[in-house]
Amino acid sequence: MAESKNSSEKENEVFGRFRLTVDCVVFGLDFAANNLKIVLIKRTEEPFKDCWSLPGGFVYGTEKTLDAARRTLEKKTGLVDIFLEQLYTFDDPQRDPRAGKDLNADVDRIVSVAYYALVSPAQHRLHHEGGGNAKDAEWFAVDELPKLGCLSFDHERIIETAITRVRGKLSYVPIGFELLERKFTLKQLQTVYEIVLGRKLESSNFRRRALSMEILEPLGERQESVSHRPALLYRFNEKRYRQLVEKGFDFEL
Amino acid sequence: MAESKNSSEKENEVFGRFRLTVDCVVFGLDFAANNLKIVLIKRTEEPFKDCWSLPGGFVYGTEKTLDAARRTLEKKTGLVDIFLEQLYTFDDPQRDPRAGKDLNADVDRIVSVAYYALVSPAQHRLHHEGGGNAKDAEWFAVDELPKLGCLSFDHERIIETAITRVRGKLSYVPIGFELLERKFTLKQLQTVYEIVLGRKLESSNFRRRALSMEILEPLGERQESVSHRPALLYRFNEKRYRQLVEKGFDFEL
DNA sequence: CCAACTTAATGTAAAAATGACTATAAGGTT
DNA sequence: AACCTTATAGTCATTTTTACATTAAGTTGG
Repeated sequence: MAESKNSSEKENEVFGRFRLTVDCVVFGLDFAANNLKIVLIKRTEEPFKDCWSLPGGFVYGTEKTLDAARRTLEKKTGLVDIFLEQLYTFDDPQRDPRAGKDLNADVDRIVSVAYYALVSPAQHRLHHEGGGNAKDAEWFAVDELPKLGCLSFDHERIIETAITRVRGKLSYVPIGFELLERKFTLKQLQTVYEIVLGRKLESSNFRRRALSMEILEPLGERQESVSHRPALLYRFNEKRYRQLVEKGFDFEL
Repeated sequence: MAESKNSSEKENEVFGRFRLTVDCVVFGLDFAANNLKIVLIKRTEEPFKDCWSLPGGFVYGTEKTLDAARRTLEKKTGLVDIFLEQLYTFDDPQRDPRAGKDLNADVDRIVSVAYYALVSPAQHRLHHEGGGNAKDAEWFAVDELPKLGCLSFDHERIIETAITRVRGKLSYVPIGFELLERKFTLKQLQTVYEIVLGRKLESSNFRRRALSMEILEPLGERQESVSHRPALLYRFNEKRYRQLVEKGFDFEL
């Protein structure tokens, strides 16, 4: 533990050797239950056997961590082709008990680069035959996560960090659309904001602001098989958004 | 290079072994020159000998990367006790040519966890006798960085990322105060915003917004030895700020 | 000492954005 | 056809923002 050496010794002796892992916090919206959910995996191996954990895994020697995130996410959950963004790097020396043991006998530490993702669960189904050391992938409401102590490693902290990040970004970066299908109604967009931000919004005013940015393209089509007036469908016009950003436009919702 | 193996082999064989470094983007405001500056170090060793680079270095096996950032920053620049926040982790497999060679013969990759810092150059002077593999620390205006190719590794990209982050955060997190001395005038605060955001602001309106948040504590004292009406001095009341945040207050400037 | 100068600080009116609310539209259901 | 539900448009008072004008408080130079 007390490995600190004075500077007269060769510095290289204390440079750490690390293994890197990635962990993914995948958010999805449950319109029915009106809450935000994340994907967790049941661990089948020690440490934290039978505990829930974020999908992820070790990074290969030749791949970028983003690619590792995509690879492990697909392997453990079946999710492919989704919006992924680097969240934070978690490096507490005590965060992973595997360091220095067994397959990791030759490394001092295991550091995790966390990513977060936003998906529409309707368009991205989980597979339930994940191999590797993860048995099953399941959606959990963020305010009903498995009890403390049943989450692996420092994953609870990673999740908290991810929630804070998404809440913070939602209002000034157009990431909310990732939680919806390509075509959506204004009410659905409003619901995204209500659930993530955790408070009710006023429809009429929300509509006005959303439309005033001119990045929502009305599709002419209408909602189908609803037992009330069907809403118009829109899509997020990303090209238009980029053009506006070029001119100094700031998204805000 | 082409180490990818199919999944029938033992996975552990391809799990990478990493060295971690930290790199610090230290921002300071030059009121005289009216621009934003960062600290760069002249490298004295290969690779990138005689090129400029961000202060930083290898992470020890037992320390957190934040501590490594503090340690290397002090060693190379003399800066201590400053605001430091994790920026992003840079992991391009080709980013550091030292991987697999010499002292790093036993690792596949060198990944860097970048931090950024905001300081008041007036209160945090650089020492110019830095040891290690860095000769000299110097302030560079962010829009007059050393020519491309004279910046080490992927440090140009790290700097860009840091600038974008600071610009983005300035308006909704009270980090601008870090660039000022403890006591400051409203005009100085305004200048922080003008320089970082890169546009002029209207004094009267800026004052009103800044004061309306009630996190600036007037100190009674006034500016001294200026050849015009001396401005009142304020300080950022961090305790008050935290109280307000508890109640759901959002900083915005 | 006074006029001129400089920046600080306050005030103000028009314009724009916001919030709460009302009214109407367009479907399905009974 | 009457009614239910949600979509969508519109209204208006209030608040916030913006641009600009005014006054205040110091220094400097004659």
